[in-house]
Amino acid sequence: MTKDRYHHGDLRRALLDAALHYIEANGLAALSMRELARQAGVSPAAPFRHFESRTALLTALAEEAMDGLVQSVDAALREAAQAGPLMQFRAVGVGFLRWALAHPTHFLVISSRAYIDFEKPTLRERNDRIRAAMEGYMRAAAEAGLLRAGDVGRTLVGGRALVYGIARMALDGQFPSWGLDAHNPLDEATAILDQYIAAIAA
Amino acid sequence: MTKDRYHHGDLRRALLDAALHYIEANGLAALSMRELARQAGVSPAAPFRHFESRTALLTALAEEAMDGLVQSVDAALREAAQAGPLMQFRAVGVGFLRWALAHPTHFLVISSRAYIDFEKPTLRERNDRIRAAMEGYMRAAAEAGLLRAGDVGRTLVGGRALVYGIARMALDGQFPSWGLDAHNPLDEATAILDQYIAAIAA
DNA sequence: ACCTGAACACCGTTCAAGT
DNA sequence: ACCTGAACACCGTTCAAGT
Repeated sequence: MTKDRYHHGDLRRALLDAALHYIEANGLAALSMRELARQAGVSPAAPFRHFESRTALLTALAEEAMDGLVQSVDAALREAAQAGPLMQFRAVGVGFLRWALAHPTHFLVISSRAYIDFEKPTLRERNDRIRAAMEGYMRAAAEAGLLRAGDVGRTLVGGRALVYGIARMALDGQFPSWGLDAHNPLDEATAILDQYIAAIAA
Repeated sequence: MTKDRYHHGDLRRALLDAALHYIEANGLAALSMRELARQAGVSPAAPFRHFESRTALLTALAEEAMDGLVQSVDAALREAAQAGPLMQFRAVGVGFLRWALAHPTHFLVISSRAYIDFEKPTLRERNDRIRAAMEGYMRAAAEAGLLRAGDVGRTLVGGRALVYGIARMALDGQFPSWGLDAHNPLDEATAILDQYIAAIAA
């Protein structure tokens, strides 16, 4: 409707949306600021009014991704509010898997440290909060005698590595070659996490 | 010694070596063919006599990385030749971790599917062979009654995801924030794998 | 306040021509 | 056989100028 070439309305929003779709279709490496400008119908210089660099734009996208991750983890934790600490640890993993498999491009962006500035407090701090939550639940599970013998720190990191690795394998399309049902990857991923939980439980 | 500007001697080799060092220092995203040409003292067009594209060069680097991975896995398997199938499964993981932590840039290249052509038979086939070996050992362990109750396929993928995830976490420098000793990441990574093996064992 | 236009120093890649 | 030189169509980013 507003056909102005000047005053786009919300160029920042339009650029972020265009970036997400472009990455989804063509990958992170191919993304160009000039292409985003073209898609938004503005000059090549216009995006730099809103993002000081390509890295800044991708970091902003990563921040929005982090919003979604935090919300997904919080939602899963609310569902497990009545459960014990080991099930709350599981809930963090479930929240992560749900989010990663539902928003693969956001997951790709947030885990591509070569392209974003992960040291931004809005990323680092929220990432640390999730890590601290996982650690808290795992230590509580250990103190409650819910874990089999072993080093708690290693059980914790093993779980975190497993969840991250599953997400990567699912999104890289590796499930079929490992003989897993790729039709419902989230159910499969959750089942693998559940089997880990069962294996570490007392 | 040979100061010829023409006939470099082994430009192909020089480009691959320069690429590895450049990526180690500056990351994959920043690598440029022109920069590699400059480092080798040749014209911008010269590299394209040896690699038809940037992707082809990085794929060749990934093939050399795969050589190292296969050798590392084979060496670990030889060490475990007398052991049972569950320990042979472990050996594949140990071979992977040793290689990934000792050659982080090669690991980065081989796992960056946006930049390489993973469908090349030399990559895909050797990757599949490692996967098939892991599956064989895991199924043999199950048949020998070495595993606790559970779905074997999920135990297998869980182990593979855990090993891959540990490597990523170690190389991303995440060990300290998880309270792990980062001084000897390989020992720590192996201990986490061993705890997984212990947890899934009967 | 927000965008354009032109510029600068880069890219990957091609191709005719040189040795 | 192997490399150069020049060219083409791109980049990210800056900055003075326009509205």
